[in-house]
Amino acid sequence: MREAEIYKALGDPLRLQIVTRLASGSTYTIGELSKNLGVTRQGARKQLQVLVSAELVQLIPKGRETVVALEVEKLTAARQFIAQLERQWDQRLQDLKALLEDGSDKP
Amino acid sequence: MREAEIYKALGDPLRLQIVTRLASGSTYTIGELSKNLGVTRQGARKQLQVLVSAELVQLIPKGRETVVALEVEKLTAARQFIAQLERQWDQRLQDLKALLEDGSDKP
DNA sequence: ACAATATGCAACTAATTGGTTGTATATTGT
DNA sequence: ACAATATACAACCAATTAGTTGCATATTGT
Repeated sequence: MREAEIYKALGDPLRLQIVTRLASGSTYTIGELSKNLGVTRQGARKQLQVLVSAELVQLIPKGRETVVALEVEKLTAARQFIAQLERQWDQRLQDLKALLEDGSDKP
Repeated sequence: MREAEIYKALGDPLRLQIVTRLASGSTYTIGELSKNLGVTRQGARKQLQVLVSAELVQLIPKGRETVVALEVEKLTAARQFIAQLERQWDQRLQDLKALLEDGSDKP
């Protein structure tokens, strides 16, 4: 179940906060992003690498600094996968209901 | 960022497979669910406990066996949180665009 | 009553993870 | 040219995790 990787990437408080910042804030470089996270810059950088491996963010070197960019398509894919689970679950409930009604549509 | 817990729960191949089965299949008891997962029953049970702690599944003892039930509301919450991130990201892009257009709505 | 079944609980191990510190390298502004 | 800045890379550490084996306990069907 390779789809797990993206949830694993999101499944850490620090990383989720980073992603949240990237989605809503105007933070750009690694240095800026690493501020006020309660960990050292190297600590933040390490988590950033996890997000890169999961292809949730991209690092773009620009001169002496590096710009961090969110890859929103991955978020979309993660959301859609969950949506599909929900749909399957709904279907199962409907099937069960139909079974209880014994195939007929008695009111 | 306490929201991370649910993604962490989903962020393991075995656990995600369990959730997928619960959503789509007709597996019910712990024993049934543990079959064909490539791990021992106790191994599966341990992962099941993680899902219970994240309130993604519920265990309902029934006689000598235990029924495993998916709590779909948690999935919904997880999906909605991601959807919100996507929306924020969209908004940010729009703001940026507006800024580039210098505030006016020149065609 | 008793054998089979379904589960629970605990100890142990190997691997992974989240974080640190310390050092080296490249880029920029004056 | 050089000091300041932004980042990279590696070694190390404690905690967590994913899985195992082994044993105990409760429930059910005949």
